[in-house]
Amino acid sequence: MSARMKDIAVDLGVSLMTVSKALRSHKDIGEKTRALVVQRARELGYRPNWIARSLVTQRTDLVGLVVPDLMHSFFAEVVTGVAKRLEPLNYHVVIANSNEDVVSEARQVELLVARKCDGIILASAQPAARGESIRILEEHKTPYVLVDRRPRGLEAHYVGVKNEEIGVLATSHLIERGCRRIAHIRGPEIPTGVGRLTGYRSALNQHRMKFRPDYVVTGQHSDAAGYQAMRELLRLRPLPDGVFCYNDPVAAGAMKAILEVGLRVPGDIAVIGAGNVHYSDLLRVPLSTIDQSSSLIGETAAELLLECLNSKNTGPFRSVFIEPRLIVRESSFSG
Amino acid sequence: MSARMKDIAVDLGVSLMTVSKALRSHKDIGEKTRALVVQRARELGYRPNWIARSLVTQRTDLVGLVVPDLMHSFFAEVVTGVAKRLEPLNYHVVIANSNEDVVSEARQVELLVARKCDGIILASAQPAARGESIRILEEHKTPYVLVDRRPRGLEAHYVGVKNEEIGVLATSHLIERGCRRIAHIRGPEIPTGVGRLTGYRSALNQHRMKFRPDYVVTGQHSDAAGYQAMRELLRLRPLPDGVFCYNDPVAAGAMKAILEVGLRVPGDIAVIGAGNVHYSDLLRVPLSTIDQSSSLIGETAAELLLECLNSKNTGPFRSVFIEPRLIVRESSFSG
DNA sequence: CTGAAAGCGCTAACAG
DNA sequence: CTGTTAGCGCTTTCAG
Repeated sequence: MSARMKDIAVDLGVSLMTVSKALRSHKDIGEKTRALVVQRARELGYRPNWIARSLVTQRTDLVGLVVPDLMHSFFAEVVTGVAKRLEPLNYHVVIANSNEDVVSEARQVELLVARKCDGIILASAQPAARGESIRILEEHKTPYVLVDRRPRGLEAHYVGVKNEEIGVLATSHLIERGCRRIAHIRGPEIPTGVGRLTGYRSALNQHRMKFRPDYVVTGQHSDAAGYQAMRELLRLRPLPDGVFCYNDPVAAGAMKAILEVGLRVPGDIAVIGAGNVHYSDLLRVPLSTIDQSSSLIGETAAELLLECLNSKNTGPFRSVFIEPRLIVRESSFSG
Repeated sequence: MSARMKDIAVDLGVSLMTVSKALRSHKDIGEKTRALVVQRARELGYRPNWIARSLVTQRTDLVGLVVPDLMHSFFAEVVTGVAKRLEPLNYHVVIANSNEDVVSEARQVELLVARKCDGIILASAQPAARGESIRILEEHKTPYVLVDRRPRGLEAHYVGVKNEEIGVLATSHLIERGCRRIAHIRGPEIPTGVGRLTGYRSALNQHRMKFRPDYVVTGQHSDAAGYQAMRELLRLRPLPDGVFCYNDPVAAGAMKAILEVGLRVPGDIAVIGAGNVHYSDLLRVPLSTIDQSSSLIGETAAELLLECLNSKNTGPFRSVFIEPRLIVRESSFSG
């Protein structure tokens, strides 16, 4: 067992309180007493017991972060952003993986709440409003910020991106670049996926292009799924000459499928993704994408959460939308 | 404030202990009493206060995980592996980013120790044996497992990969494939980097090929660094016809540099990386690499740590080396 | 400026 | 089977 305050106290023949105060540089401790205490503490290798402190102060300096998939580099970036903002303040981030599963998400939230995390940042796998996980958070009045995915119709702090605008931006770009038959590999039935699909449709509309249902195929999150989805699209006639993909991994998978059958990107089919994951410009064909500042999303979420933690009065719910930005690379360049 | 055991107890007119035991299904509580308690607990939305429990049980079910860079997908995979192994046991992972900086690493370890993490998994940025971070861990007798990077000469539990063998495997492959002038973009002065360099040299030796110092250039970890390093190599005459890169991101950056000047991969210069990050086969030219089962490294580290936690007697230090495996893709294929 | 008392929410050890 | 007594290591009053 490591040294406790008590040890320092008896060692120095002062009271426990003196030590406690000295260590936190409480104002009413004499300079020399403080110096003594601090030195002895160092000698004994004393570190405050955060658990004991938390029990009385009612704060743990722990922030829970629930994500559907850490391997997806979007979330890895969000985590990094959150950590970057929080670490200087001595907060720590507890990560929990929900594996895109609602039940496991609720379980994780429950555990994080039991641990008395000061707040929670949640990228929910929950499609509908107020799933179990949200219920638990509300019940315990644990401050939380939603990230990326916002369950429909839920009033809460939120940081994300304008998904519909992503769809519009990407699709319009393909159109302006000259594509006439634009397909979409869509994401799952969560707001992120739905929003991007909506944007895709409205861009087509704006440009008076007809919407062909068979040009929309479901691809989920991963490159493997994108690959499969693209193979379906490749069976269609006439072949699409442009594809807007739900996200970058999906787009990477799609490109793989296209190149594999001997077609060219962008010559035969232009491709655009979304997310601007860090390796996008290292892909077979550097990938055009919509940047959504993943790491900034994390930082902003942390910022919002900090505001919740530092003000008693729960202000109005705030939503921050990071502005998406078109990034043109080779996969959609030139004719 | 949420419900406490005491609330349930007075509510039901039983003692606090009965509640405590009932909730943990301690054997000597009557079935019906237990049912009552459990039901009331659910009604009140009771969740045990883990902090209070930890204070007395002396365990937090928290495992600290210190990595140099979360964005690097190798570490993201390690984190995932660790979490995967630990979550079913209700452990949580606290992540801490050291940003490849020794001072910040020590600070993080110190905080994690103060939080009373049951154990710590550390991918150290420390080049020399027993840096500050290790000292703190030893001082507090916090069980720990080193991952990926092992400070020289340090006796400790360790999970990693045979770096020298990676170097041999990769370099030999290039040689057998017909390369005569093999360069190496090396990593930093940590065991991982040094080991791979050593492997590179001994493979050259085995094949009676001369070692040219100017063919070894330093690239650090990132694709940006790999890009820069490759540009240096491209100024050399004669041009290398093969490059073994410290890791996949570096290799991806190197390929970018090569393609940019109009040379072909592997036609003019073959490239091989290490790490088999998940997007390797989606790159411009699908990247040959040495697989090191990143996620398995995480799982194994978690496994080792669990063994430390579950057995009082600290057994002998164990080192697990994941066997590296050559993966040939297009970047080093054919002549 | 320093210290004594009380308690955060829970559990271990033992007594009824 | 149930309850009582202590106490985990620290901080927050409030009195010296």
